[in-house]
Amino acid sequence: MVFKKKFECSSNGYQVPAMPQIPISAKGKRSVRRKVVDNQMCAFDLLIAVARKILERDNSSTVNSIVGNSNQNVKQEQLDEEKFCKDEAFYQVSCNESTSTSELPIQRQVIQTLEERSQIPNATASGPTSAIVKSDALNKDTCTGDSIANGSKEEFAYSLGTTAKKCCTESHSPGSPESCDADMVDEIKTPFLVEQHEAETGMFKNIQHAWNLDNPKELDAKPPALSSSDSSIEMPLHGHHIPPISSFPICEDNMELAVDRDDDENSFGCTNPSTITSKALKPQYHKIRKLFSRTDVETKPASHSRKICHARRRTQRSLFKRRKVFEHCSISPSDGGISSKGFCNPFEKEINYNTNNSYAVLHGVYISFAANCTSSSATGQIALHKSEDFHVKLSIKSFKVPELFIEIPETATVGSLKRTVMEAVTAILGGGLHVGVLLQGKKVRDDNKTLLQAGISHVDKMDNLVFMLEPSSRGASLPVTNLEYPRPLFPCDATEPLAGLPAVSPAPAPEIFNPSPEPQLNSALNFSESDHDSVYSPMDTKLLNKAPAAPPTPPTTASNSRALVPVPAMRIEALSMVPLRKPRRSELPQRRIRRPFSVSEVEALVQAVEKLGTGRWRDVKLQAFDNAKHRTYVDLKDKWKTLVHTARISPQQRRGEPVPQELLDRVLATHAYWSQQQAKLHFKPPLP
DNA sequence: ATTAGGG
DNA sequence: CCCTAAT
Repeated sequence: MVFKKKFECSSNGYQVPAMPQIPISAKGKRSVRRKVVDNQMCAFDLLIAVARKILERDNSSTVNSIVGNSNQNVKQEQLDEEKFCKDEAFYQVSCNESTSTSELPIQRQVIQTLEERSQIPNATASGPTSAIVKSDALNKDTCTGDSIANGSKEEFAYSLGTTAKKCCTESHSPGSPESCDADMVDEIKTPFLVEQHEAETGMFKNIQHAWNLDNPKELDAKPPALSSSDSSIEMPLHGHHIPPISSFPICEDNMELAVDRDDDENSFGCTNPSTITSKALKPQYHKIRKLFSRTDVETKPASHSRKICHARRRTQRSLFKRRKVFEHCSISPSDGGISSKGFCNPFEKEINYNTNNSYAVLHGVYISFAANCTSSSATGQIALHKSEDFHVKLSIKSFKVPELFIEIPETATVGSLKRTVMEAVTAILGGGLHVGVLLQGKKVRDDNKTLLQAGISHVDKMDNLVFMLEPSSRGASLPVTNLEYPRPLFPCDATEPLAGLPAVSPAPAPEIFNPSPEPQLNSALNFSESDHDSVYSPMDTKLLNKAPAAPPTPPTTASNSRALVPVPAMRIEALSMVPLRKPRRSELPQRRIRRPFSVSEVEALVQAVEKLGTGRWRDVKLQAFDNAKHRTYVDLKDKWKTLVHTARISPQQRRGEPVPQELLDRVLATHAYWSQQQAKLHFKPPLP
């Protein structure tokens, strides 16, 4: 059974797939890395016509073995076939342009590469954040430095992996649970990207292959003179849809895929929403902003925590004007968590609905991510099986790590970019994440429940079981769900970005539960509504109940849970279909959620102003709204302003929750009084 | 950080 | 509510 991905606010993220399986050549990797570091590589584009070929070749056997549902040792076997297929794949590709003069060399090269690879069957991983293979013109894989920053590439893929060295160590380590055993290698998760280069002559194009991110390969053959970077293009594996296992339109599409950069946004229906583009890289300072937006998780024995990640970034440029970017992670429903505008990747849907638990599908998903980086909802799939022995079995293909945002000067080197990404990833992975479990969209918070009790053991519900990575920093406090203080916090909690990230405030909890037990005195003044207008309001209970701060929060949730789960309450299915939130919403400080003042708040405000006068908003805040963290003195000032206005207009013109006329009268009186005082002060200072 | 005002 | 200028 396959799980549908839960829709997460954020679509970007790293994929942390299971151990990749393709062996890798350390040498090749270094070589590639060096080039990358030297900024000689255009981008992180990988290709895999070969992979496609593999898939195309034999769904049943190849796929299965790769998928390794049975976790068998497919290592060598797979490699062999892989090689075989690759050769063939290559062939096809190269044959595409029959007369290509570069055909031969390339082919040779590929084969060589394959052989090389096959000799190192156990070398699984790769280098950290590197692995890219981009050979521009085969041997001449440099791209005129304008590469990334220039946006010649709309998308980049990052991968994470253990170094080959490390991997080996692990595999030989008896105690290492995560050694590179063949059984772990049940899938090749690395996304593949295909890059095409057009010869200067325009006569033909070559497709480069890359095994996978972890396995950068450097081609040695001398390529025909090819124009560099400019012609390179990404070629998502999927055409316009997630191809069925067997049909990757390789040959035919190869050429077609060589789309013009300018169009690439549409080329494959996927755009780059999440990729690093030149603009994204332009920011002047070298800062890393990481957000844990929505985490998507996918599956597979957690133990196989091999990571290969892909970071994608959207093109959208954002100006982080506000400092407190992450101040409120609260996800206002309006935050676009639901908005799908334009970011819906056509593929996603298919992916989501694809119940085929095959390698191909996964691959497609991965690829889709790598290339489109769109949604988090499409990554992997969870297969759950309930066996007779009352064991719930599930496999997690991969986890998706929350999204990362990186800002780096365009003048930075690729090497530094990689390091930056590495740091960010490391921070995330090592920053303390915990796994969250959502059943039918609801978080399963009680860790003590049995699967049975939680309802996870029921096969029929498996579709709704979702795993996600969450900042663990919150772990402790979260459990403390206090219904009395419904906090907008929770809503996002599931998707809470950042926490746990170094560069960002680890505890973005804007409104922490404030047990402050003294919401009384000062009559109505000390308004302690922990944030929710209504909760403690000394007065007007009815109003409170009836007109809660019901801003943008979709009414989807029951009234009693409104504060708790603003955004949620959507059926997972719906979510999965909903594209992803808008572009880079997360990057921009979201507008604070609107929270209409309740009558009781107005009362408190009026009272405070009567006493303190206008112009002392800070004091008003302290005295009457000290416990309402979401009300700033500016808010109070603004509210007063609107109150005065409201009081002056006819009742018919007023909107929102009606404010008792009595209060409005007081507002006018108070306003008049203090205005007068101010005037007096201005013109003739008080003598006495 | 506050205050005042315009948007 | 946001944004800014001015304190």
